[in-house]
Amino acid sequence: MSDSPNLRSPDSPDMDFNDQSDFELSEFLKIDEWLGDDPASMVHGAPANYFYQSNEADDSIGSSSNPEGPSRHAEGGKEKKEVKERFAFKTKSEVEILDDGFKWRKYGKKMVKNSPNPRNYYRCSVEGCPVKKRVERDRDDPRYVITTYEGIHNHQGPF
DNA sequence: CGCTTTTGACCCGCGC
DNA sequence: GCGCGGGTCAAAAGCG
Repeated sequence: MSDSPNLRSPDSPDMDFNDQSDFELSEFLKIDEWLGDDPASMVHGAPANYFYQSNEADDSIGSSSNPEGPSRHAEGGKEKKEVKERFAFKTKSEVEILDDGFKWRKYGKKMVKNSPNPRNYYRCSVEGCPVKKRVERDRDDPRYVITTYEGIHNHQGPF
């Protein structure tokens, strides 16, 4: 990419960037064959596809405090370790809603500071699917869309 | 009729 | 201790 997508603005006030710092572009792996299963993906040709995999084996659940405050996690008992996999795809397309074959339900929209581009949060419509999708437009190249998948599908697929 | 979408408010974590 | 930021959920409305 000759347009230096990782170019940070020197005038960053509070945050030099955003959560993107969590994953560096250097960790991005290029995959050209990934597309081929998505009809909508190849609709635009998707010339550049970036695949990032984050494998964090963090089991910080060993806290002695064991606060039961958050009722959300009210799971009397032990929780099995869930492998949190994060996949970030940078695709060049004008539509951020690329159908990957699954149904997604938008559950929130947020605006990112430093960027006039809003961040869309999608979640798998299938119950039991902890898969979350975060779609955001590139700040340097609005014509680019960064889709970040999080989690693993509980079902083999819509088929 | 069902489901999806949209906006707002709320909550949590961390920083200072 | 308070503030900021980010993330999520909730209710309502609209559309198919």
